Amino acid sequence: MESLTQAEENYLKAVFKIGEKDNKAASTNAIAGILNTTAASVSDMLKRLAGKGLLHYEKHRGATLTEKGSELATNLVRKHRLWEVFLVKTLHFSWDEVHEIAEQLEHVQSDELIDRLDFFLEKPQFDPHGDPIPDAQGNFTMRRQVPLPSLAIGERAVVVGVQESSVAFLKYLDKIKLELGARVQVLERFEYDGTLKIELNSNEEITISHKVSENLFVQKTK
Amino acid sequence: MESLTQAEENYLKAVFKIGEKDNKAASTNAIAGILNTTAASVSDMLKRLAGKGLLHYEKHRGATLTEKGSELATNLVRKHRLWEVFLVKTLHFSWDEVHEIAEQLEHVQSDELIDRLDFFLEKPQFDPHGDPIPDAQGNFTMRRQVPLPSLAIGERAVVVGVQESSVAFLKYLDKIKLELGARVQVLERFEYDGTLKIELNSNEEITISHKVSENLFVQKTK
DNA sequence: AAATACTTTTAGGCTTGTCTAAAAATAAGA
DNA sequence: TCTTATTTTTAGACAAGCCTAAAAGTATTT
Ligand SMILES: [Mn+2]
Ligand SMILES: [Mn+2]
Ligand SMILES: [Mn+2]
Ligand SMILES: [Mn+2]
Repeated sequence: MESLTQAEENYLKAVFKIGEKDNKAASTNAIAGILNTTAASVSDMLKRLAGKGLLHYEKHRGATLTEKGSELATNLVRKHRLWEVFLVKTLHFSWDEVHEIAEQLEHVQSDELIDRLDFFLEKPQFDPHGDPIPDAQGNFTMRRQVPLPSLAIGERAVVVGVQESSVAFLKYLDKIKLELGARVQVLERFEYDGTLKIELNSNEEITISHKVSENLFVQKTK
Repeated sequence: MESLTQAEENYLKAVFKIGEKDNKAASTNAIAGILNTTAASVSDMLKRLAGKGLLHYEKHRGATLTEKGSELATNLVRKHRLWEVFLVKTLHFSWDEVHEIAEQLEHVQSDELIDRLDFFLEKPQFDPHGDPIPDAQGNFTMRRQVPLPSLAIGERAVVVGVQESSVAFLKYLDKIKLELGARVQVLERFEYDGTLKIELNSNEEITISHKVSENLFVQKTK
């Protein structure tokens, strides 16, 4: 089995990401959106990847990964997230700077390298954005997390992840000093637009928009 | 200035390597040999790189890097060697396993990444094979090193580098426990074929062929 | 159901990077 | 110097990946 090109790997990851979130076939347009390319290019590539047995593809009804494609994609996600941990924990990048670099590092081909990196980082289970890192067998550690807006008034929780990883969003969180591990308690909800007033780390009150809160994952605490 | 493809970068490095060693224009064949490709492909690429102002190229008389090409190549060498240090020092790879991986890592584009890696590794001046690592400005640390066979009988020295980095050679050195930093003293030279008998770390006598000794760089000591 | 909007595919073209085979240039040997 | 060997370039082809424009298919409105 000869290895994939970077382009092929990126397509696999895109199909994986769409299937993971919506649990449905990845549409041509959705893939094009993620990879910043055209629908025409995507059609082209889907045909080729289907030919290689990495995904199922029927014209006009999108693509889903095969077993083999899914394994490869999972391994890419593993590599991507491990590199992100390395960049933040070891090289002290901030969490909004690492995605682009990991996007390149994930394509370096060496299983030994990833094994050793994993060991060096002490087998982390989550990346800097709170996303789970699959182990070498492809198993994800699942976590009982919910979107922040699902909490009732008075409930306490710990922020464990972000739904979106855009630079703008992450920088905003830095600014309001809201990082992973932060303790929050919902103080008040403005029903008009979903704005939330929350207590942060038992020492500060902040107000965040619905747009922000729905992109935060938390784990309830007592 | 838009960035180079991996192929282009590899060609620049090849031209650099040839020019560095022999201090002459890189021939089409020599480049093809290093990059494991055909002379035809090399001719093609040299034309394109010359068009981009990265090297001087005249038909039938090889290529030499321009100032700009030289800067880019030096930076690639820096990246390659820093990654090799990372792989050996941080991830504990052995020195014969790192070249291939660094060959890929060197193409990751992020100046910030290399800066931080350099800092994390404490700005090493030499890579695991004893080759100098240029600093961010492109300056190499030069060292007064000579090939082992140039020592006179009785002279003492420290092994500081290898000329060749083939897996076979490095594994052989591991086997005879000859690593960088080893102290050697020349005991005897067999003029017939240049075989050397040397004392290793003041506690062992070993015999090495001329082929081996000419690939070892040493620094004389008193 | 027909019209309109949107999505997806096809057709055709371009660049990059490779190859083999043949031609041309240079170097080496007689 | 002339001939032969070697090196290098050119010619022509191909796969991967991308693009734009046009055609075809699907979904949504009216
Ligand atoms: Mn990528
Ligand atoms: Mn991430
Ligand atoms: Mn390389
Ligand atoms: Mn090296």
